[in-house]
Amino acid sequence: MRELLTETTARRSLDLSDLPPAEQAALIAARSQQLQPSADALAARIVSAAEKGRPFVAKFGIDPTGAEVHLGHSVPMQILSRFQRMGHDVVFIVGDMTAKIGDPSGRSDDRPALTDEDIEHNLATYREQVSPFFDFDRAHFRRNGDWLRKITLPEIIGITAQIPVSMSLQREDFRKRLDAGQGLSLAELMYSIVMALDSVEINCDLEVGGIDQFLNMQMCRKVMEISGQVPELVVATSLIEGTDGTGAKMSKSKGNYVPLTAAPGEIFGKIMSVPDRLVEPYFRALSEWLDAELAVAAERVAAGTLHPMDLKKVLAGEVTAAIHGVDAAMKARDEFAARFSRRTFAEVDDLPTVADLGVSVTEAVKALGFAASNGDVRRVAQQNGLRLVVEADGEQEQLSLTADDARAVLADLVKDRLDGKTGDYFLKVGRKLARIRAD
RNA sequence: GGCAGGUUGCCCGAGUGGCCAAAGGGAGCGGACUGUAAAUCCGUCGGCUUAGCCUACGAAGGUUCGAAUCCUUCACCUGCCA
Repeated sequence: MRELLTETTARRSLDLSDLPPAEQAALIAARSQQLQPSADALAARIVSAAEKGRPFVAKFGIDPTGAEVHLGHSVPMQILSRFQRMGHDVVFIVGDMTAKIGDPSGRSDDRPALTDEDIEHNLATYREQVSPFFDFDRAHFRRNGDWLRKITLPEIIGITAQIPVSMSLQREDFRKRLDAGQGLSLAELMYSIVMALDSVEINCDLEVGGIDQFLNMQMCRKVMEISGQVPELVVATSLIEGTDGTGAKMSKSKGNYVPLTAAPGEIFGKIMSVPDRLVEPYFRALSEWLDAELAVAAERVAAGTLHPMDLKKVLAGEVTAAIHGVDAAMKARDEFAARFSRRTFAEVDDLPTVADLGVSVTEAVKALGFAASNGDVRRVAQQNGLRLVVEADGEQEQLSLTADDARAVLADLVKDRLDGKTGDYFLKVGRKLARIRAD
């Protein structure tokens, strides 16, 4: 396991600059949901850039509004990382101007006015979180406000005159909103055009984005053409589904995401809670595993020689290792096993701890963040989810607490119920677990 | 500018004077079963000092014994017409 993780994690920094253009294109194609117009075109463009002695430029737009970054965001970053390692230029377009419109794909309602400091701060946070997946020191950053502010009305008219409204209205979400009478602002309709001006500005060779940006990126191609440039190629990455298995894409608003700032144990655990059917897509989007390796794994699972859960453990380890390193991943794996397989809580290191035994159980649970309100605690207790656990020599005993017990002072409860029993004490609230410091 | 319609709990959505802390669905949470998987079943799902009280149906006022429901004003959204 350790060897496997060490090997696959190392691939993240593998130099790909010797890869022939056709193989570069094939690798990118295998990891994107859409590659437009084709893998051959990508190879050709790489060749032609090299012949002209200029860098091949890959563009990626980032939103400077400071949304928390999660695993879903790392997917395009890994594609970009491959481009970078292939020896190409990666340019990040910081959308300080486009943020004022608000991406209609996301439909965020608040469009906060961002100060320069905000943007700097958000950018720094972003870089820090995503840095396991990408080497920012070797990338360029450009703010689109720098050129968009200078665009004149005649220029805009000149471009928009050549774009049929029907093109913008191809988007299903726009049509739906119009049909549903929800309205659509002209600014939103303009969003993709504004974004396209970025591509023109940097004379972009290829743009990377989520599949939700596909039509926006089509517009980039169109506008580049209007402007007399060769249209960029488009790589659309798949959107990974959230950990909840409802089929919705991973997003903060759904709460089904894995934050990149999460502790190793949390990342490992969240991946383990993902439905089995997502294991392969996750591998494809989040790891450097090769198609051939994935095929072997799939075969073995189908043949029954590899337990789906074991494969998922490898995935969880892979992702954890990418962010926190192999050692942390191995530790997370061991603790996961201790906690959920062997159920020996004492071996788990990174548990939250109840330090103050002088308060009621309810207060302690709230302080841990395991419940939002007293009613919450009461409910869990009534449903047999609130338990006091004592563990000694790998043996453990769980005592269910009633709603009345929850009102009692923790220290008294521990004394009354567990008196005479030695060992480690834990408090279990549903699936969540905390250590109780024994005095 | 004129006319019409809308704004309900995390989300969708019912509700046109008392039986409404508000139907139904989804998400969430807990339990059983498991592999913290899927599927299934059961329960729960505003807050509190919980047989009671408080806060809530865009905002503020008003009518009424009583308002999510009626009236007035305001805000926002939408449609049709100009």
